[in-house]
Amino acid sequence: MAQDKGRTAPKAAPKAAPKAATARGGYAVGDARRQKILDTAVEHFAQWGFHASSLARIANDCGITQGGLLHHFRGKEDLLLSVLAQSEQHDVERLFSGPAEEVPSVAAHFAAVVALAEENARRPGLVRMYNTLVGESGNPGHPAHAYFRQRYDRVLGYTVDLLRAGVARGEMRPDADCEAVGREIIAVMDGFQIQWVLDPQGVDMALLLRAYLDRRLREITVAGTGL
Amino acid sequence: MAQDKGRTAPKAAPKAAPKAATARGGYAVGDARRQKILDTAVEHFAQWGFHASSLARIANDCGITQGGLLHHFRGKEDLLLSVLAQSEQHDVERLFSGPAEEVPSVAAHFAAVVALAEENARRPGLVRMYNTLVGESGNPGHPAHAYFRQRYDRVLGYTVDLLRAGVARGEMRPDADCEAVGREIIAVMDGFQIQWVLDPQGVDMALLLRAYLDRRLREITVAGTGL
DNA sequence: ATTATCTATAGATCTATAGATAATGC
DNA sequence: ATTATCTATAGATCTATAGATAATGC
Repeated sequence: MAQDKGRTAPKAAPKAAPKAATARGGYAVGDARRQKILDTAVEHFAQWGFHASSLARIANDCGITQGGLLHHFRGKEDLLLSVLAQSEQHDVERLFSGPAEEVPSVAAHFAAVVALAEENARRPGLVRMYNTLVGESGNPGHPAHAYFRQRYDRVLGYTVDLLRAGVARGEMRPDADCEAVGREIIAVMDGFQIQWVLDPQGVDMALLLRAYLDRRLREITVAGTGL
Repeated sequence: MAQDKGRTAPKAAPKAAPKAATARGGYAVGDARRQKILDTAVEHFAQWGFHASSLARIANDCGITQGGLLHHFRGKEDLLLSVLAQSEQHDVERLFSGPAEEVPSVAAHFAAVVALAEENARRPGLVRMYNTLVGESGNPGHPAHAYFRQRYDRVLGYTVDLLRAGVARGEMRPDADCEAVGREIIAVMDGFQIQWVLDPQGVDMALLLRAYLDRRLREITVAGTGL
């Protein structure tokens, strides 16, 4: 049910072969501008969501005109998907790219999850954007619907693989339901992020997450297996 | 940190004393229209979020003009807050209004939470709306920001009270961190809802939630206390 | 009389396209 | 030459207000 075949077609490339959107053979000044547009777009999507964000306002905050912005991104949807691709790349690198082909221990992975939460607590704009867009994208007509479906599939897939490796290695109890554990971890992360965004002062996202993961780890690992 | 004083001012009433928005002395035909507008608005907020929803389109789906709609609700923001108030009332009745002054057992409450999830699985539009708006409202400038802050405060407050009563009654272990437990339950609910909205077929929200709550219940209750 | 709706409209936006001009770097 | 920006603009929207007309129910 997780990382199966039935994935919706990628949909990343918006339509007829476009200009590659990011870092395609361009001048240095253009690459810098593209990055600035992406960063600015994060703030706007965080504040307004997709539909209510305005290319003209984003462009303005970058110091260019709307026409100028549309030279770098084919349209609003292309900009959105570019922003999301960049953010996912960051997260996946943090969570699932250990040293080369090494599969980290489940304990190490859980620690990385907490570390990501700590980092996110320093990037409120990105978390707000994520919450906003993932909520909006529940609608099948949303331009990022397919993207988020696939993203959750991928993240769950990575997590399940990692947990299964833990079972195979003897770190985890053989009867653990890896998919359920994976979905639950993702749910807890998302849920604490919602509460944190609404009340950053009153909610210590990373602390709550660590408490949950520590407990969960004790439940699913074989006693005495520190690593 | 949860249900403390520092609540932002209610803000429910949009501004200078308005017409009470719902069921104020009106004709029967008007009351019916108001309810129809609320139901239609749920679908639109679910599909478009707040900013990108259009009063003209909502009105059109109700069979009236925009001017007609604005006779019943002072403006877009008033409509949003009315929709949210109605949805919260439903949830709170399901979760926290036992028979009169009775405080239900923690076990019974957890069962009610699962029952609500089961009910929600039959109301995808409402869940989509909730996810969309709670995500958007993370921004302090969003018209429902104050509302959702207070709503989470209230729901957490109810939950913590219920858990503390369980401690006092001897149902729960005295060392349980009621606020952390409450926040975690809310997070898991929200998180599973996100995954379910993205993939209703692939995710059994209520089943996953029940598994989580059953486990959690065993951890925090005193062994052998069925009720 | 009160409530429900409608029409008309002012004043702002939005997106995306087209074509002109300026800067970059081989 | 290629890339980066700008100006101008067509064609659609949006929200909220004002004032007119029609239906409701005491």
